[in-house]
Amino acid sequence: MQIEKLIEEKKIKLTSARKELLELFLKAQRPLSYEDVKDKIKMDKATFYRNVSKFEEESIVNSFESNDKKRYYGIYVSAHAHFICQVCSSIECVKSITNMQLEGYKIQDVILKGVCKQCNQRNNPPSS
Amino acid sequence: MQIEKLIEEKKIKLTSARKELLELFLKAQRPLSYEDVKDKIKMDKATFYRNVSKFEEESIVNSFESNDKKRYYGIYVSAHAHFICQVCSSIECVKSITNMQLEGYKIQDVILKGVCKQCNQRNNPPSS
DNA sequence: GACTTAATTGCAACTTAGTTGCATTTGCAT
DNA sequence: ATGCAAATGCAACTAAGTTGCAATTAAGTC
Ligand SMILES: [Mn+2]
Ligand SMILES: [Mn+2]
Ligand SMILES: [Zn+2]
Ligand SMILES: [Zn+2]
Repeated sequence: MQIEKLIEEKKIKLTSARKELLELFLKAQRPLSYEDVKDKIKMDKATFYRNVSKFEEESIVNSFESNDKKRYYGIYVSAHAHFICQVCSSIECVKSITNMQLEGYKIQDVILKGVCKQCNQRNNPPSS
Repeated sequence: MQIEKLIEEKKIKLTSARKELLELFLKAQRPLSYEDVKDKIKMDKATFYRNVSKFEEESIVNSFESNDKKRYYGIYVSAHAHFICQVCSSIECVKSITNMQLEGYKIQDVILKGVCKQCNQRNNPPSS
């Protein structure tokens, strides 16, 4: 596990709750909400939110608000965008869009909203 | 006023609440939350949310979630991105980023998060 | 302009993601 | 092992947004 590496050098304790959380984030290859997490492991929501908040302070995790009013959290790997489908609410990591620039601004996160590949095909089948 | 033009051809009534709302959105050159609106005009939140929701169905208005847990609404002009500052929570329209493409996907909205020009300068003054 | 009717409004009650206070537990350094 | 600050779990709370319902209003028809 690379979990010890994520935590070391940071000024936070490696508790069992944090181990479980980070393992889950590493396993899931997509951002997770508290609802997603509590389906997998037993954890109080106060503990969850206090921990992801701390992880964000330490730049271990980053997060964004989806269109279902929930916040999604994931291990911060490298600058990449997230696509949120307005039809099926699915979330995908978009690694092709990486280095957007805007004079004078520092861009830390890019969120794209629209219609995903699947929902697009469902509405505009290729035979039409 | 161009308000009648925004409403005509759509299947909704032009009520005084809607007139006030659209006037406010047109005047403000930035997206507004319900809190912003109720500081300017007296309007029940149910009326506000039901109306902006209808405006969105009719493609008169579009909206996005900021990082202060509030949703912001504005007249839909043309495809342009919005920048949300993670430091000062200000929101700016970014008209330079306009036609992003992603094979197979339909992109309807782009949200950039980061540090705005002002906050950037405050932390990294030009003399350093 | 009066009549009719469906759409809209305003209020209060509700929902729900996320926060906070506090007593108890746990990680970690000495 | 001991001590203590940090972390946990529970319950109470907050606040943006939603919903049911009775009263009001826009807009078409006569
Ligand atoms: Mn990602
Ligand atoms: Mn804008
Ligand atoms: Zn989809
Ligand atoms: Zn700023």
